[in-house]
Amino acid sequence: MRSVHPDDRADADLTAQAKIRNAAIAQFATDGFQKTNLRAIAAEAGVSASLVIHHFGSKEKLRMICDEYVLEVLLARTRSDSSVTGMRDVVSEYLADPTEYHLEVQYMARAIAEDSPAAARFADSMVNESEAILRAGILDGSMRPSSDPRALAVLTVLTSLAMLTIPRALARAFGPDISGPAAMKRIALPTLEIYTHGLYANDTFLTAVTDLLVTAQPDQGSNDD
Amino acid sequence: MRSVHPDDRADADLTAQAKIRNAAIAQFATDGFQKTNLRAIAAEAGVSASLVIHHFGSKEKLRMICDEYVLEVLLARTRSDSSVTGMRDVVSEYLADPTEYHLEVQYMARAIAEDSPAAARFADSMVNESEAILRAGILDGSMRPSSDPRALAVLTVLTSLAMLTIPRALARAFGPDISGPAAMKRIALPTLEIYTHGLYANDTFLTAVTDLLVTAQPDQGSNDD
DNA sequence: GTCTATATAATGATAGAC
DNA sequence: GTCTATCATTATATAGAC
Repeated sequence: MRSVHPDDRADADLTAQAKIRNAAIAQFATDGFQKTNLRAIAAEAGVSASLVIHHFGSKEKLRMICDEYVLEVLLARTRSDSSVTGMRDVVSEYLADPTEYHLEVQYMARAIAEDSPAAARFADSMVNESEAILRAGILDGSMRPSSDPRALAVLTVLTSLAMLTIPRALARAFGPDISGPAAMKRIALPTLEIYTHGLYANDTFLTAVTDLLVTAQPDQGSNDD
Repeated sequence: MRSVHPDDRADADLTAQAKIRNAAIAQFATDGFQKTNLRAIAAEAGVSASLVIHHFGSKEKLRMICDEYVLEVLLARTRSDSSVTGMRDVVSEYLADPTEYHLEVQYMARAIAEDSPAAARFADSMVNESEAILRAGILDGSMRPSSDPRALAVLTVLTSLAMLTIPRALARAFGPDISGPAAMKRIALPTLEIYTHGLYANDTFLTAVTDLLVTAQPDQGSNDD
């Protein structure tokens, strides 16, 4: 399953353009767009800084190319592997096996967090596929009915992304040497427990809020910032 | 309850130092530390850029002062309002009423995401208090037992923070004009539904994973990145 | 295509007047 | 305490040689 994408980085009789793009994806994913500078990208790609500009025009255009490329890689994965139904499942699989597509998934999470040019497309893709999965699950009885499947889809995507990018400060709650992936592993079981049995032992909170919503005026579309 | 902190910004017979600090908190919270530059802070505070340095020494020291201040404001709130048991509850309350402490809570979320100097203290405070709340809830029967209360605490903090900082790209899944707070409101009910009834209608996934964990070697502390 | 050298811009920080 | 003017550094981007 490794042949889909040529991301065995640093290995390269790759074209310089590809080396630059791969280096950029790696650094954007780990350090973010702002913090990453062209010289560092060039260094990791083994070329000069100006060659980056020569090939991509600007840092911003380089980002857009990276967005396109990662989106394509993740979607290609979806198409090639019949066990994966969509990009949301890419994330689920990633949580199960963080070694594959590590970089691409992290890149996507960062792209959404930083609102990169293609962020909306990443997000739309995931939310729509998540919503489809949830609606199907609700229909076939494997998932509980929801008052708002769309919002539920956003919620599941949001929490998946959060788990992919657990901040260091939070991971340290498990101990000084616990990294992001190790923290993910530790969190996986409680997540599943909540998704299976919930957290609250009774309906007090839920009924309180739903009663409150029934009483109040429908207010869903308003914005108050 | 408004008198605790003087954050009615721009209103000011405040000292210049305070105006600068408040402006910095606002910009760090919304744009992040890296993206924010001293001139913009100075402009919003109505002073010159060099005055910022004069009072705080450096941008990094300014950040530390802001960290301290926000931490103090949030903890003071905890102490002053008996209905709030801890910083984690500040977040819960915020989700209910985003107008108060909006900035401080957002600042904290960003500080953790960006791993600011005080991020660990923000995170520790929230996780510890969350864990205490969860353990108490489990003891008194209002919450379901957990295989790992500590990890559950981290999970609840993680998801709370994620909801506080819903990326634009995800909020747009609700429509082009839905802002962060409006998206939060829409997500609140599905969250509560999951916390009450779970998502999965049966135990298939959970038992599969727990069986797997029983079979496998205890592996909790390992890191694999 | 790729490099070196350099222009240009932004930003954090300093010096010194008032 | 506060400002203006300026420096030093860093980063993106350009020009032109090879």
